[in-house]
Amino acid sequence: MKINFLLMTTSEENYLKVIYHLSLVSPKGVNTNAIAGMLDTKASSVTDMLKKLSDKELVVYQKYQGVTLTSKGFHLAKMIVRKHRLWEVFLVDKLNFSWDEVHDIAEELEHIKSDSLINKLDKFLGFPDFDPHGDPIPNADGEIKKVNKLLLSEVELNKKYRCIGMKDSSSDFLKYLDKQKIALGSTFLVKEKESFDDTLLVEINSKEITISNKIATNLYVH
Amino acid sequence: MKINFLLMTTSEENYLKVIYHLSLVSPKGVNTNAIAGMLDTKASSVTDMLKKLSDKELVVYQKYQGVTLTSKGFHLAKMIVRKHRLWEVFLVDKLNFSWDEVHDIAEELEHIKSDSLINKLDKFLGFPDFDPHGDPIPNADGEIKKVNKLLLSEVELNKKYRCIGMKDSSSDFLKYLDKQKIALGSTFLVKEKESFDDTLLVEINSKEITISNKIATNLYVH
DNA sequence: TTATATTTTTAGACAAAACTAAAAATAAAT
DNA sequence: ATTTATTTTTAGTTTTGTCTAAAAATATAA
Repeated sequence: MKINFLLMTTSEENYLKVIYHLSLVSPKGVNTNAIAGMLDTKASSVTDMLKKLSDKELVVYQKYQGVTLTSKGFHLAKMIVRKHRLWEVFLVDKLNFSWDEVHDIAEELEHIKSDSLINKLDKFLGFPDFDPHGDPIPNADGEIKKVNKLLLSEVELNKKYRCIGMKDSSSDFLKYLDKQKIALGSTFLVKEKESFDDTLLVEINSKEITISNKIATNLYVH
Repeated sequence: MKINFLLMTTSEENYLKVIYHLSLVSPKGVNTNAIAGMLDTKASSVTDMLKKLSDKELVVYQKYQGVTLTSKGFHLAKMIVRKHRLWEVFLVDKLNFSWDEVHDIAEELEHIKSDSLINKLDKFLGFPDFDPHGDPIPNADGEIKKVNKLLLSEVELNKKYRCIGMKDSSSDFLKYLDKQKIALGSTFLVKEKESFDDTLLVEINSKEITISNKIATNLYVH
């Protein structure tokens, strides 16, 4: 897809990205308040920005009816996500950051404006399909590698699964995983499920550990 | 030197950097108009910003008397230059950009706020002392490797010199140098100097070429 | 279905960083 | 030493993105 040259501000890009993430969950329309919550701003500010993005034909916005992305906006949003996740790979793979440190820095780097930069970075990193948290990286055309993923809390007993991502990528959660020696690629064998509180008895690295339901509902496996 | 945490905007950082570069040429005080010229802005805007930087104790500013950096401002400016030049090395060495393409991108990257990022990048690049144009890269403490450099127009005849930098780093000039196969590290032997127009007859890569005075006054050698 | 609560939008204000136009200070020239 | 020219500063606007407070629309509940 060809996108006519659009000069986007950092703020506009952040709104677009948040609308993208929220519309994956609520595709019929994203609420003003939900956007405000994600961006830590006020609903009135969101309304203002939605008008601007609507003028630029990046979103379809009807007063009181929530907002959806146009195909132009959708593509642009994916390009921002692409940049964010490629920079995360760079920070972890090349600069030896740990996966819980990279989000805020990538949040800044994602707004650097240069297509050749991001495509050369992509090549330098070996065209990765997933970022350090297991989230898929859109390619230069916006295409995303789909892997049907399950939550650890939903898997069958005594089958092998591999960790492919985290629902929650907060620093605290990632640090907990590091402590438990759980990483992207770790293999799980769920041996028992406690019916009372849904705690799992899991074999990982040939050691048995118990995993709470809260943790299990935040780990994607395949 | 420890610098108390200062939240600098991109605009403030750009002013500080320009004042730094100009004060290397006019250390007694930098003119408002000179700053405006470099930043492609108006003198009145510069005055406004100088007041703000003065309030933050980054510059010493007296109405109508020009401006100088405080030691705090000087150090901060060097950290911005450090970031700019390290990113340039990354773009050329790792992403295979050519040296005439990197300035504008580095201009954006230099404003990313993370000390650990820049120090890890420095390490990843092998702690380089010079950027792709031969300009020195301040280390984490702000120290700069000094090399006493000469302009090619000032050298003695029949002595060997090595190209260590460019005075003019414009894209056009760098492209001209590429065409002439002149790069950082090229060695020169000046065989003749035409007294009429100061054109030089130079041996480079065991080939003789003529170099105009304009070019010679923009190449640093050692 | 009418009252209450929640969400969203409007209207007006503010801070940052730029601008224009005019005034003031400094520098240059006769 | 005045006059003229240049540089710099002030004063008042503008734009972008935010805010608060109040009004309007929608959703929920008795």
